[in-house]
Amino acid sequence: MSRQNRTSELKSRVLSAALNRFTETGIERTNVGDILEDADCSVGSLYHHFGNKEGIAEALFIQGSKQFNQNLLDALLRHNKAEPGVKAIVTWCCQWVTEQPKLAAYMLSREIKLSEQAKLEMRELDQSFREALIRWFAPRIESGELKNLHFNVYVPLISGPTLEYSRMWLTGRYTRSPDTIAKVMAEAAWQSVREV
Amino acid sequence: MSRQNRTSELKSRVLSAALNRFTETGIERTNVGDILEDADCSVGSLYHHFGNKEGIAEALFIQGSKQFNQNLLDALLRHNKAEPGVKAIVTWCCQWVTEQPKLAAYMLSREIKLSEQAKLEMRELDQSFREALIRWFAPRIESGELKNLHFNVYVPLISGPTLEYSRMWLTGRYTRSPDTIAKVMAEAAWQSVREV
DNA sequence: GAAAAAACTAGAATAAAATTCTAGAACTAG
DNA sequence: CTAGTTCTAGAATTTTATTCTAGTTTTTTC
Repeated sequence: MSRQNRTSELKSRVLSAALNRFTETGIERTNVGDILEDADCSVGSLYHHFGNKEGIAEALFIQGSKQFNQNLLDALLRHNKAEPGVKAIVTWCCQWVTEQPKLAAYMLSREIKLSEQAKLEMRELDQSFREALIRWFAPRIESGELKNLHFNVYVPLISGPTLEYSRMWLTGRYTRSPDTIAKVMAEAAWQSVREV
Repeated sequence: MSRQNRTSELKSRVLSAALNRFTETGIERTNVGDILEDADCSVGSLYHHFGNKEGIAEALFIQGSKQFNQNLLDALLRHNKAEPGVKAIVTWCCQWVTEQPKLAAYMLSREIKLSEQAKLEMRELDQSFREALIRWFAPRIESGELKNLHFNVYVPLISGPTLEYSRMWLTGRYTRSPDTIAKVMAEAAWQSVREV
């Protein structure tokens, strides 16, 4: 195997070990030594690739954001009409949380303090996500299918209830998994943004 | 001043110093030494009262939850009709986040790993909050003002979008403060739970 | 109201953990 | 081929959290 491959495998092992530890024990309480052991990685390699423990947390967060944005858009862009599009976002969120509870718990429950470098990267991600959303939403607002609101409120309105519910489920405070309430959440989201 | 008073002042100083540091730098990166200095407290006292750094985080979280639940209920119980009640929750959330951004950032952005002791306390808090909510909601569901849904979805439906928006604002990703969009959020929340 | 127990404060000492450093191996480009 | 770069390794160090011992103040008990 090429070094490039071995290296990228090592990094994945570290990220995956870190995700497990972070979600089980919290970032604070997981020590680098445990990640090292789980991932079969040396101190030197880890610090070479990630800088420090927070660098791992940051890399996980950015990776997760990319995946989240990409998959949400994939689900949305399949639809042309407002109602199925909006509902698809909600349904996809419910599935995502239920199927990848660890990643979801990580993404939904921690606000990572990002380095300046990472902030820039996130800003770009946010920016292009926002633009893609606008391309889908604008015509449906024009056409009168959707209420005309300040743009930044659409995503919270549509995904907010589901994500909030998910947080409660992920921390054991609710017992029904999000995918079992997808229909209800989708309908409610639609009612909250449709033009009346 | 009595010792009781001095002690409780010391604890408040620690909590307040910790909140500042935690929200500015993150729990991970704030060190106990900084809190000690800000709060003018000795190592021994801090560990006597809080056990360890996470004990501080935990105390803050529980204090914040109590305040959140209490104030939300206060806002809600002023109203009898479903529509103004639901809207009052949203409006209050917007205010709370805007007025106490540090506490809100702390409460909304961190899932604290609680000790068993604290988990019990939270469970009781959750339980009595839930019961109080049911007392208000049940009659309005009966009367047909509100859709009849699985009970755990009402709170996420009503406050989810606002809290999700708030997270974005608190982390600098949106610029308009929540209180400026309260009306829109309140109307949308109402549409999502009203019987049609 | 004296004696004993409990709560609290203080900071030095210790333990635990993160991070740096030095050295060498593996690869890459000129 | 060789000079530079990336990567691995783990020992050494630094940083930080936590424990411990001792003394003080307050409360309780008899």
